[in-house]
Amino acid sequence: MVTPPFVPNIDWNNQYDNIIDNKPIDTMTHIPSQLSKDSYSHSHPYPQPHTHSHPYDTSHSHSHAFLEYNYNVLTPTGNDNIMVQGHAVSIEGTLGTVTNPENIHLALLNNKNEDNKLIHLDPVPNFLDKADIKPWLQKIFYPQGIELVIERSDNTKVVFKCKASKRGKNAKEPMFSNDHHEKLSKHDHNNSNTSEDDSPQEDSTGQKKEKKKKKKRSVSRFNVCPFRIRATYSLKRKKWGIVVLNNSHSHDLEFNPNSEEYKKFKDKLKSDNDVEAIKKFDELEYRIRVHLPIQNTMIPCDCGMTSEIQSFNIVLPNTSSSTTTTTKNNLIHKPQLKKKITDSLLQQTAKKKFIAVHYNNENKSNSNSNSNIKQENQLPTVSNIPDFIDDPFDQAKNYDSTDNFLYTNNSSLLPMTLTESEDIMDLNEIDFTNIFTKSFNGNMNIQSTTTPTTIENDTSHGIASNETNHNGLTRTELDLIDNLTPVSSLSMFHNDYINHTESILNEPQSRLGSNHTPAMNYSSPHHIARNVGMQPINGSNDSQMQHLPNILQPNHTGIPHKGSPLYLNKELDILHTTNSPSPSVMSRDVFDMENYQIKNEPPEHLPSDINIQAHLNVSDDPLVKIHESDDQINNWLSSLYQPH
Amino acid sequence: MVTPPFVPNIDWNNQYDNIIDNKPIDTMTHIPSQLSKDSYSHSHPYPQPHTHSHPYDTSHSHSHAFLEYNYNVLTPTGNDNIMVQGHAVSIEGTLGTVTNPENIHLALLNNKNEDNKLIHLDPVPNFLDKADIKPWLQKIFYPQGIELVIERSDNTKVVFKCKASKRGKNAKEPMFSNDHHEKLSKHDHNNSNTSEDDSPQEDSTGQKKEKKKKKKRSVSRFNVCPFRIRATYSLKRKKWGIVVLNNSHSHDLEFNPNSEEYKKFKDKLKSDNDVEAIKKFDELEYRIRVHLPIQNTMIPCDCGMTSEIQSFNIVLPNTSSSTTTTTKNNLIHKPQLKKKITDSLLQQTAKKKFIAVHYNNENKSNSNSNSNIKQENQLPTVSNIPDFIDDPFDQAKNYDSTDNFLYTNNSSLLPMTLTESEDIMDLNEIDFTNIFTKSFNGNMNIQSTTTPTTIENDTSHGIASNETNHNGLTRTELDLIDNLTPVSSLSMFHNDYINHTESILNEPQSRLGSNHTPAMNYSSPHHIARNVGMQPINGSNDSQMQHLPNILQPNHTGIPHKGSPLYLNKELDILHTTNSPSPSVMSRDVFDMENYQIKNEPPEHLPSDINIQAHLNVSDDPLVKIHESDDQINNWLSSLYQPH
DNA sequence: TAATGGGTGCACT
DNA sequence: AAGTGCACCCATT
Ligand SMILES: [Zn+2]
Ligand SMILES: [Zn+2]
Repeated sequence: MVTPPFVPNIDWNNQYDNIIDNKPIDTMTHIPSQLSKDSYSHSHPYPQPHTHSHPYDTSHSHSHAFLEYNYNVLTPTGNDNIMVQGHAVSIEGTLGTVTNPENIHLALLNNKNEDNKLIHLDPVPNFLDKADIKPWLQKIFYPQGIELVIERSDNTKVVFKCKASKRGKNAKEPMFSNDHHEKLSKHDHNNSNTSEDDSPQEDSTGQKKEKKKKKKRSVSRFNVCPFRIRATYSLKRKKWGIVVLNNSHSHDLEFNPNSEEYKKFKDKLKSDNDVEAIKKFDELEYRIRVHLPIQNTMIPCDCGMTSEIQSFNIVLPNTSSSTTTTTKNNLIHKPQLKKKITDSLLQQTAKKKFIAVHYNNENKSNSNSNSNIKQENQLPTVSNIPDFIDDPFDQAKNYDSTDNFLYTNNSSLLPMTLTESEDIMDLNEIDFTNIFTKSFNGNMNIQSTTTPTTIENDTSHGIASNETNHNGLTRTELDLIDNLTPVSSLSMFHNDYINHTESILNEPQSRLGSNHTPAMNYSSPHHIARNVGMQPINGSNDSQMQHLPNILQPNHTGIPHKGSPLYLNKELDILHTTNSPSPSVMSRDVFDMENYQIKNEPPEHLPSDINIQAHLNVSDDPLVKIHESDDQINNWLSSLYQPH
Repeated sequence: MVTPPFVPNIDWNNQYDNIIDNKPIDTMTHIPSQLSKDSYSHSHPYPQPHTHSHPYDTSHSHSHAFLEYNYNVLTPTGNDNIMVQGHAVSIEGTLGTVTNPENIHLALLNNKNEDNKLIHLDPVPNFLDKADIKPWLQKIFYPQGIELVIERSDNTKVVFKCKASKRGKNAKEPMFSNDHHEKLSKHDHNNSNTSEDDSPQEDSTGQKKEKKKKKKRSVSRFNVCPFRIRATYSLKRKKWGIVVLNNSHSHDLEFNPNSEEYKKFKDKLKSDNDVEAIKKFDELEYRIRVHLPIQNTMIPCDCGMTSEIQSFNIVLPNTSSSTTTTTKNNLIHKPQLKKKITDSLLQQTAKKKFIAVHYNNENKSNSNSNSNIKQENQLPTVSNIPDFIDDPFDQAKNYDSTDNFLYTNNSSLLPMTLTESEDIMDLNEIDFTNIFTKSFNGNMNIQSTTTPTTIENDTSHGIASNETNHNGLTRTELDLIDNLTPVSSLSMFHNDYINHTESILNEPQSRLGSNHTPAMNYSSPHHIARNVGMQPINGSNDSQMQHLPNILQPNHTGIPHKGSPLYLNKELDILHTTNSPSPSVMSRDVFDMENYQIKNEPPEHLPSDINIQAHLNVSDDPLVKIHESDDQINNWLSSLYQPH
């Protein structure tokens, strides 16, 4: 709609030289602006096309962003090397973490927010209009599978949160006719009071004595995701600061290029002539369409042996994970490493909540060639549904073991046990064949995109608009919110496990366990990994390997490669800037398809899974339907390349 | 802000000739437009200054509103006679009630909404821009003590609700550290299932069988008032229809002329040159300032003996009232009528929930001279806080007698009993000296307005902006929402009684009981009643009568009486249209001050009340502070008139 | 389709 | 990590 003449060529892949490794700096470190490659501040003189230009921002100077936070966690990268050195990303300061926007995926993975750590983005452009903040953040967080909307804004503050999911179409009948409802939230996570929060706790101070934070209720019973990004304008420094406030989600992360918000975002990029960003997102869309790894979710390995790492599809919870399950649906192939290995890995960074075990297939100088795996029947993340109705920001919840039961009748709930320090996955089935190092990564649910002619009839389309629930809340859970009896409401704070339990039947490939901090995961049933140096994963009964032929040779587009720092991978050729959904425009240099193979997982569940699924009424799980569309895409790919 | 050239001279005091008394009409009755005196449709050609003109409204014709609803309840009035004949206002059809906007106060009083009856407004102007609907409704509902805001709107619909109260500034410390919270809402009020809603009720139909309404959660934990007004544009009829959806409130009704919304409304009236409306609201403001009766809340008596009725300050709940209280704080003077009289009165109209016993001091041909009483320590209405968090629209709540307890500790709650058909007030203290008839009326909380120079330092100002709670929710109640234990949460659905209990200490003059449908009440500590034919109420220990001398002779303004139908009372002279808060501009003809007396109630509580108040921590009750400002006003009045 | 009901983005207050 | 007024939007019937 709006066609501002300003072109914010934000390039969050720029390399910043002002990175300090593992050295907390308590003093404000002002990096000369020349070191910052922030294209925003290099943009054209700002015409302030919007109506909400900051009143205090009287200067149109081209000042650059500074590094002004205490650097406790750093991802040292050279301009041509974004490899993460060591485990610095997991080292955090008391005030939080500062991360370069280009490495936001690392910070998000390693700063799971059970302790409300902040993630400061730095550098940040000198936004002259707060309306420019959202597009800039969208460039960063769309590839992370996070679609941002503004929760609140004024002249000095913009608060972003996850966009609410499309709600389901058919509201199911409430199971219980009673209307009792209950909320359970914990507070006092900022004081050291370890007493039982559920007890009335009438201490000697009497009423209205202690100074505690007021609990708040979410404005929507549906959108309960606590994830927030806050942009605040500092009058002193006359610059915007951006902080990730609650780095956890109540839902799976997914990048949906069909969303209206994303289309508007793309339209704005076009109207701004942000060619490089357009190309980048075209590439992102294509990668998602053909189930290629998404670069912004790649984490370079720091072991110097990445060439041997082939693929990744496993995320391990650390010992602080508070979830477990009675069901075993692990389709991960050839478990070879046991939990002891996991524990040894977990020892290395105390703050880690997830460890993405991936196999890198080659050791290019940058991370774009990191392989990725689209997974079928992937395990969902353990949703962080903090208090269901109240206080989605409260991360310090205590789970009463006496409340570890869920309704097992028609409400699609299973009794589950809560065990601290229990891994959610059966480690006996994890394939650690090629593990000799560890690195972080996340998985992302990808809503399959088909060609425009097939989208409307695609089953995945119906999923997205029909039965998809609000930010991780299933219809059953919403029914529980409405109808839970006083007795049953005792288990309300375990609804995130409901989510997990249902989804576990459909995504057995990978499990994300943690303190309600899901990593990204892929919903695609196909595992695509570069086979350069890749050791073939010995398929289990339910895995099928499909080796792509070398037929796929996408045409080069006529758009010249600009060598812009916008590219994550300098080796990537550019995609043309059209919206063509066809992957035929993909540059061969970009994707190097002959080095990928598609590993197709069958959608069938194990017999035991089927039983549980029937019990849980998860037949309409959207992820199941996504498989169909993925199969369509796979068929399309197969017809293109004519394997066999 | 906006200065539309269009002048919607809505005069909701116009008399419509097309009133059909007590005759349900099932066929659409199209009244010739000439009969409608809707000034909206008589306005200037509409320039459509707004951006949201209805797309379907292609004609700019001056068509007039029609009476198109089934008339089941009518308030037959002649142009010079707005007396309500009989009790027709309480006769309702199955589809609801249709009321002339000028008689909205009658419909609101008599259509309390325990059964979700609709109140259709008719006639309604042919709004050519939906932006004109809100000002039109504001003209109607501001005098009713209802400040409307838009909840939702689009081209064919505008939904209004009560504006959220200003929330308290200092969030009190939560009493209980636990976070359990509970909701109780009833549904199935549209089916005849009388079984216990609180039981799990797993009937033979199994889950997801019965077609019931989904319970909803309020979008805000603060603004839980269920009152709604829905304006919908009919494409077929090409006209707007306006319906009151939930005629009940979770809070006391009050007209606050200091609110920003009201100021904007007044500004719009001025920018529209709506002189008559400006004068009317100036009059309304003045009447509130000097505690004169508010005309739009007057209900003409149908007994033909209104001249003997002196004043009113008592509202009786009928037998269906579900509230009672263990505290007795009735400051009503000289109780003479007992409950039997109340019952006999209640027999007359089965639908009545409140009966306002008032004393008319003279029998003028219209109702403007109805006296009114500003009350000190007035009892609040029994708030309709339907489910506290959930489903503010659910009116069919069942109260479990086993849950009839409230926290009695520092949370300012008292154990209360719930008894159906129990009157909330102690009838022994009601003064029925001059009762020989019944009529309806409501009381309205009036936020005292002082002169602009004193507002900032007025204690009542601090109340309004600091400790005033959201739509009837006290801070204590909000704390309860946040901190109620599972055990204590059993009583969450009685929080409206908390409200009542706390307020009863401060407003003992009148009590409004009903099924959570508060009538308007006055928070002023002064009783002002015309003493024409008025028998002095024998003051009890805590009441002090102050007889006004005849000194008060406000100057006439230079504004000529236009004889406009905008006046409720043709005998009223006009007030000038300035915003001067001084009552000196008041016309003598309008107020006839020598016939009024001010009855000043002491703000002190009875000893028993003091004890209860200390127990309940109601020292910061806003109404208490309002008394101070009212005392200031009274002092000002006393200095003017120099009594004694 | 028209009518009705509701979620939510987001800036105002 | 404001609450909410309001409109844009979607859903069901
Ligand atoms: Zn989220
Ligand atoms: Zn209300």
